[in-house]
Amino acid sequence: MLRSQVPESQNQIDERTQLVLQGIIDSYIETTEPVGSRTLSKQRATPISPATIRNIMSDLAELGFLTQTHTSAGRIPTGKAFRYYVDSLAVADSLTEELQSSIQKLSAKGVSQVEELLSNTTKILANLTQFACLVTAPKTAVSRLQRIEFIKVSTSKILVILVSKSGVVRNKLIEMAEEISQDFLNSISAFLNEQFQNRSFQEIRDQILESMVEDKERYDRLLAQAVRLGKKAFEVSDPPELYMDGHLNLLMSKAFGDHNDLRGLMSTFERKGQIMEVLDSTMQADGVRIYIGVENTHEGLRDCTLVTANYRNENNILGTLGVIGPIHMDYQRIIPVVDYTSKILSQAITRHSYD
Amino acid sequence: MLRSQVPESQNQIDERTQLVLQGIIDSYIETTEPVGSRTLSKQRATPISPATIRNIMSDLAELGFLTQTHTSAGRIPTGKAFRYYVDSLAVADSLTEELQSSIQKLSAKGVSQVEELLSNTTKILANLTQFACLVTAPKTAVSRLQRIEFIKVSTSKILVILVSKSGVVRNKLIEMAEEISQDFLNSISAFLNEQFQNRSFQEIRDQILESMVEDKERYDRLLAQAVRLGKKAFEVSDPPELYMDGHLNLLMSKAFGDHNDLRGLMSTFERKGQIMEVLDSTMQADGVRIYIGVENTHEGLRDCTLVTANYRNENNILGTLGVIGPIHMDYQRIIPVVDYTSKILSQAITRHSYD
DNA sequence: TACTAGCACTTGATCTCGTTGAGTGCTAAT
DNA sequence: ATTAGCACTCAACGAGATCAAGTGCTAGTA
Repeated sequence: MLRSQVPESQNQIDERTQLVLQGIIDSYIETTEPVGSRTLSKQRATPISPATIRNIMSDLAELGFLTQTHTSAGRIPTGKAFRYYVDSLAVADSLTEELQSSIQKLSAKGVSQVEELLSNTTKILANLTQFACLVTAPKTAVSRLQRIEFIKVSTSKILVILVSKSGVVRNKLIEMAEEISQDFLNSISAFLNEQFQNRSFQEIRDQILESMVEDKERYDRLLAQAVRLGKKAFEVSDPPELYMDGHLNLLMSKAFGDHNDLRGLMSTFERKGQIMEVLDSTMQADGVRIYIGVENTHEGLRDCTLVTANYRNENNILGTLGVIGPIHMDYQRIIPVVDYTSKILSQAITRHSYD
Repeated sequence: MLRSQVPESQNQIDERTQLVLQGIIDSYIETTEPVGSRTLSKQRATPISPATIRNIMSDLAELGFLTQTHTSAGRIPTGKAFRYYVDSLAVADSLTEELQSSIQKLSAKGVSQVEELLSNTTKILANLTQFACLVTAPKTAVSRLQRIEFIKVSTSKILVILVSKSGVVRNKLIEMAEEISQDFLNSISAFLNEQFQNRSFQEIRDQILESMVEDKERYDRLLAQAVRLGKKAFEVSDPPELYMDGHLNLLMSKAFGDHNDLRGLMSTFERKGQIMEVLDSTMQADGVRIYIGVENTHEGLRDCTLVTANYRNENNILGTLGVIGPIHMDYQRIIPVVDYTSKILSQAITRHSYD
C-alpha cells in the first residue's frame, strides 16, 4: 500500500548514515527538540561515538536532510528527511486492538444516517490523532439516484428530496413561478424516478439537458415540467460538504510553537472550500497519501503534513478523509490509523447504502 | 429594552464617583490595560486632579468595583463594575448605516433555506463582533407542522421528512420490522397531515400517545400503523442543533492574554450540548440579556461575557442567538448589534415561513 | 584508513542586579 | 473638600556574567 523501496539513486546513503538519520527523526518526533550528537550517541540504536555522529550529521546537512536553528544547536530534520523517512518506512500495519475497536465505534449501533457516520468518523479520528481531521461527504456527482421526491410546502415553494444510493439525503428548496399541484408533482417524481433511478447524478444532469433538446416534438406537459423541475433539482449548487473536527487540538498542542504560524492555518480552516479543493485533488490516487510541508500545493499547509485516504463502496470512490498535523508527526502511528479508518468507514457506508 | 435605572440602593455612589468609574471602564475597554490616576486625570471627561482620583479609586476598590494586579499597578474594573456600567448604560440604539446594511445581508437574495439563514447569521455576527457567535436552530417542540412525508428507501428503511411552518426541514431514517409499501406510506402521511397540520410538534407527540390509548376500539390497520410510524417520526431525538462561528477570533485576539484560560473555554465549545443548555436557559427572558463573568451559570464561561437575544416569528419565540467575548467587550457597540441582528433575523425568518 | 578522544569555540538560555517609570498612599497645605 | 508633594512599591527592561549543549577541527589510535 505504501512505496517501500528506498530511492538510492541520487543520494548515496550508506546503512549507518541511514541509521543515524532514522535516530534523529525518531528522537525529534518524540521530543520536538533539536537533537545533538551526544544525545544520539547514548541511544541504544546508534552506539557510535559522538564525534563520528557529528561527521555523519555534517554530511546529512550537506545533503539537505538536516538543518539547525543556529550554529551551536542540535540538528533538525527537514521536510526532505521526513519524506525519505516515510518512503523507506516499513509500515507496521499492526494496530493495537484498542485502537481498532476505537475506530470501529464510528458505526456503533443506532447510527443509521450517513451524516452521523461521517461526523463520528471525524470525531474519532481527531481524538485518536490529536490533530485536525477532515472528511468529505460523498461526491454527489458520482452518487447514484435512489429516489427523488417533491413536496409542495407553499404556493410557490417546492422542497426537493434527493436520496442517493450511498445513503446521503439532500434537500433543497426551489421556487417556481407558477403553482404546481402536489398531484402533478407526484406524477413528475414518479416519472423521474422511473427514468433515472440508479443513474449517477452527473449522468442525470447531462441527460436532462439532452432531452430538452432532443425531444422537442413529443413535448407533453408532464415531460416539460419534469425537465424544468429536474433541472432545478439537480443543478450544481452543492455546498462544499465537509466534516471537520479537532482543529483546536493543533492550538492546544505545543507542536506548533509559534501561535502566529497558526493564524494562517486557522484561517485556511475557515475557508472550507479551499480545504475541499485540496482533498479532492488527492482523490485520484489510491491508498494512503502523504504530503509533507512544501509538498502541499496549498499555501496554508506548507508547515503541516496532510495524510489522506479515500473511502468507497463496492463500485465507486465516494470521498476522502484526512488528518492535518505537524510535519514531525508520528507517522508510524498515524498512517495505519488513517488507513484503517478509511477501511472501516468504507465497510460501514457500504453496509448502509440502499443497494 | 434594557434596564436603565441605576440601583442606588446599596452602593451610595455620587455623580463624580460614577464619572470616574465610567472613565476607568471606558479606558480599560479601549486599551485592556490597568488605568492609573494620572492617565485618567488627563482625560477630558474627568478633569480632576490625580490625587482626588486616587481617593475615589480607593473608595471604589473598597466597594468591590476595582482591583489591581499588584500594589503599584493601575486599577482594573471588576465584573461588578461592568454590571453596574451595563445597567446604567444609556443604550445608544443607533447603529451606523454601514453596520445595519452588513447585518441585513444575512437574508440576501438567493437565501431560501432556513439553515442557510442561520448559518449566515453566525458568520456575519462573528465577523462584526470578532467574538464567538452562536445561533440555535428553531426549537422543534414549539414549531408547528407543515408537512410530513414518508419515503421508502429500502425494504426496511423509511425516510421521514418533517417540514415545519418556520421552514426547517428535518429528515430522519427509521427502521421498521415489517415491510410497508410506498402506497400505504402515502395513505399514512396523508392521514397524519390532515390530522396534525398546524399543530406544534409537542402537541403532536402528546396526542399520538393519547390516541394510542383512547382509540383502542376503532383500531384499523391504517391508524395502527400511522400511530406507530408517527411515534417514531416525532420521537425526541433531535440533535442539539447549533450554529457556531468565530471561536477562532477569541484565540487570535489578545483580549484573552493567557492561552491557558482559553483551553477550558474551547473545550466548552466542543461540547455543543452544554452551550445549548446555557442558551436555552436564557430563552424565557425578553430583549437583550447580558451575563458577565461569574453571573454565568456555566463553569466554562466564568471569564467571559455572554450577550444573547431571541429571534421569533409572529407567534412564537423560535430560538436564541448570542455572542461570547471577553468581559471587557465594548458593550456600547455589541449590545445594539446583537439586538438589531435578532430583529433582522426575526423578520427574515418570518418572511421565509410557510404561513 | 576509519574511528574516536580531546579541546577550543559558538551561542541561546538563564540568572542576577541595578535602573526606570508608572503607580499608590499618606500628609500637609490651600 | 481638594490638591500638591513626597516616600514607597513593584513589574519591566537591559546589561553583564555564567551555564550548558552543541559544533568543528586536529591529533592520536586500532
